[in-house]
Amino acid sequence: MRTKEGNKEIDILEAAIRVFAAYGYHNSKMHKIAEEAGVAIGSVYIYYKNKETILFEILRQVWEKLYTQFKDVVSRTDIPPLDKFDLMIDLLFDTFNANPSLAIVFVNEQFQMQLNNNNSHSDYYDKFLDLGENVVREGIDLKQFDPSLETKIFRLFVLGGLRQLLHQWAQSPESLQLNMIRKNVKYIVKHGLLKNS
Amino acid sequence: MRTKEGNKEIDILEAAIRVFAAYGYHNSKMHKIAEEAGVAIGSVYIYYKNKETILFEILRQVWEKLYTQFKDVVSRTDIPPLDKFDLMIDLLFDTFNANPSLAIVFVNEQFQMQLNNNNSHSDYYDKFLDLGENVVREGIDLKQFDPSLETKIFRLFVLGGLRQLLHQWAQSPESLQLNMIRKNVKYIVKHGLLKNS
Amino acid sequence: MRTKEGNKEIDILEAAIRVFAAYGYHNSKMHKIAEEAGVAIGSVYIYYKNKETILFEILRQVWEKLYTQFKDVVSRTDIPPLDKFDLMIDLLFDTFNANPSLAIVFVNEQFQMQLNNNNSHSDYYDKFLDLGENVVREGIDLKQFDPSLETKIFRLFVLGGLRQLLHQWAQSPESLQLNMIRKNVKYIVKHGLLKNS
Amino acid sequence: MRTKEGNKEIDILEAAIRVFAAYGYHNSKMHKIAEEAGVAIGSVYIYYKNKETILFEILRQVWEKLYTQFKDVVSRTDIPPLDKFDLMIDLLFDTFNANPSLAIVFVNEQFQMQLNNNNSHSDYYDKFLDLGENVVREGIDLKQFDPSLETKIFRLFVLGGLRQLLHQWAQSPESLQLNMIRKNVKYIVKHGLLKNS
DNA sequence: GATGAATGAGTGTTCATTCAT
DNA sequence: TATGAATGAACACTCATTCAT
Repeated sequence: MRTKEGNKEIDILEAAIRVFAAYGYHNSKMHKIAEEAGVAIGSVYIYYKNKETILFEILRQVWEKLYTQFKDVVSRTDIPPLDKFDLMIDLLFDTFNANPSLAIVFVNEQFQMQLNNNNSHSDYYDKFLDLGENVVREGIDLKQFDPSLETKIFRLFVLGGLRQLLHQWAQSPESLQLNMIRKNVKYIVKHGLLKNS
Repeated sequence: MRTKEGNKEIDILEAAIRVFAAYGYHNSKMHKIAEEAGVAIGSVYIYYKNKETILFEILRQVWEKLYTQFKDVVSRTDIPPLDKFDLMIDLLFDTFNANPSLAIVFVNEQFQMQLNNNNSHSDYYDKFLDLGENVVREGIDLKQFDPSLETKIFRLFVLGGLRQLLHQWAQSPESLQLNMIRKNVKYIVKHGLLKNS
Repeated sequence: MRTKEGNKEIDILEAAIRVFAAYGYHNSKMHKIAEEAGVAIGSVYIYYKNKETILFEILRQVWEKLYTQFKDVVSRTDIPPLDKFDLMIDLLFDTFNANPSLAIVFVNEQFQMQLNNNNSHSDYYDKFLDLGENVVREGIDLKQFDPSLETKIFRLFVLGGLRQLLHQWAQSPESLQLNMIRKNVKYIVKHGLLKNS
Repeated sequence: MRTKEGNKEIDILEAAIRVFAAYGYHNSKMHKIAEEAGVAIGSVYIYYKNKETILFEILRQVWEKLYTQFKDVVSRTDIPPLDKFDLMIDLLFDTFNANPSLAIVFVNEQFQMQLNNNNSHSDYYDKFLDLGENVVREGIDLKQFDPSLETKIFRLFVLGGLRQLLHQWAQSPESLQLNMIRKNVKYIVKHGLLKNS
């Protein structure tokens, strides 16, 4: 048996994240991924059925991690819904803090994914949005959030805003301080633009 | 005035918008665009240098239109900055209301574009963001907006939120009422999540 | 429009026959076929969907031609069944006389074809065998052929014998005189091995 | 004596026969053969240099067995040439009776083999045909067979006929009774199609 | 300008074979 | 011997682009 030290399966996935982030999925070549992972092209196909599968697996892992964490937050009863939002935002940025490339892939390729009806992801995406909706509903029920808000719209708006900030930060981390982003997003979500009177 | 009759240049662009929206840029075939436009494949290359150019031109026209309209709004002195936001949001949705496919292309392909350093678009994108920033600054200067807001972050957040809503609406227009979107976005931007006390 | 003189569709098919005959289907490369046909590789795919389609079309044309001719012979009422056999054997060798490569492809790839259940060919093959069976039955009914013969076996045996001779002749035409083959086959089919007493 | 237990070399060969018969040589994967044989892929290469070698060995063993048996028959002096034919036909079908898959491989891959000039097989093939020729010559010398027969043609014709019947029988054993095949082939070879008057 | 047949560089994927353990 | 993860040459097929008519 020929076995190198290290875990090829993970090496390949991490290489793919870097390559997808740098060139975009469609401009990424399998040979480049193999080269970046330090394996032969054939080895890539031992661990992943094809190019699409690699992208799916990357996104799946992110969704899974985020979803699990978010679900824990949402189900807590010891904190008010507003604090849940703060926690969720923190979790989001923590996830990508160690891996900006992953953020870029996640943000760039998510929509493309939904063009094709690869349901496994839509599932996560939908469930993810539902979690956000739950928090908003809870806040409204507790008379803390404004009841005139359409929860479906709010959750999309916040998700999109975070996405854009994530992308900008991942693209040029020096242009945005993560802490500033967190602070501001939390503030906007709560109070909007207007000065508190 | 755009007349469809006999104007191949426009026919091709409109066909490309539909095809790009349906399949995504990378999965769109030049032959499909030609077919959709009712012209021969060779004719496409008379009016546009290559596939990328078509996408550029689509996005450029959108940016140009939006930028021009937004500039007018921003430069107005007869309305407060908050109303300017309302106007800008209305302009945005009006632009895409007549052409959901255009919204999909705009939202989906914008990031991909920025991966390559095609400066012409970054230009528009940046100038566009600057317009938003101007309004925020103005509001802060007038002591109407919260001064602790990072304008760079705010503008990205709102842009992203609108993008996501635009995408969802364009993808399944029946799921979201445009009027509800407008109303809610305006509200969120102003007041955030919290119930006005 | 760029059009060379000549018919590319036919050029490609004829090139494929030569290449398939020389290397066998599975060892034939699409680039080789294109080169042999004097066209670019992409042109091959304009006229034929894929490699398999080329082989199908080659075999289909042979079957069609043979079947049509054989059907005419079988339906004739002016000659006895034995003469029909003579005619069919002549037709068979005439078909391949001008194109030994075609004979090689036909003989070599026919079985492979039947491994996969590509019914369009099985159809021709079966109908073809049925024609032979018809003649045998007719001969038996007219009390000219031996009634103890299993028609299904006889037709397969003769088909196989002709196949083998065809192959040998196509492979090294100098080793076998076509006329000798015809004469001998006709004789064997009629009288078998034994000396007429 | 072949014992299956623990004899990987034979296990692999028998597995290869099944796989080649089912998919054809070119569509058979080495991994599938290893799996079918219950050994690791690496082990296959301990016993056989490569894929081609396996096929060669299969065919060689068949040829060797048939050749040895046929040689014995041909050299006998106690029976007339016609009975030798009967015996040879019986031997042929006996050989494959226990292993239809082997018949399919033998029949399907023999020609392909001859495309490449792998002399070892041509040798057997030629010597095999020569044996048949000897019998025909002997019959002619004894004034039992028709002297106008071209022996080279006759032997190819009969070989081909048997091949085709063998193939059909191996492919769907229920469609043809082996005994009927034997009886009919013997009859055709002797008397041909015509009714004995 | 308009056409569409022709081009061929480029790429995802396969699979026979190897070799460190 | 035996293993099976690893290799990489090879190939079918695509599709943006060209250009003779």
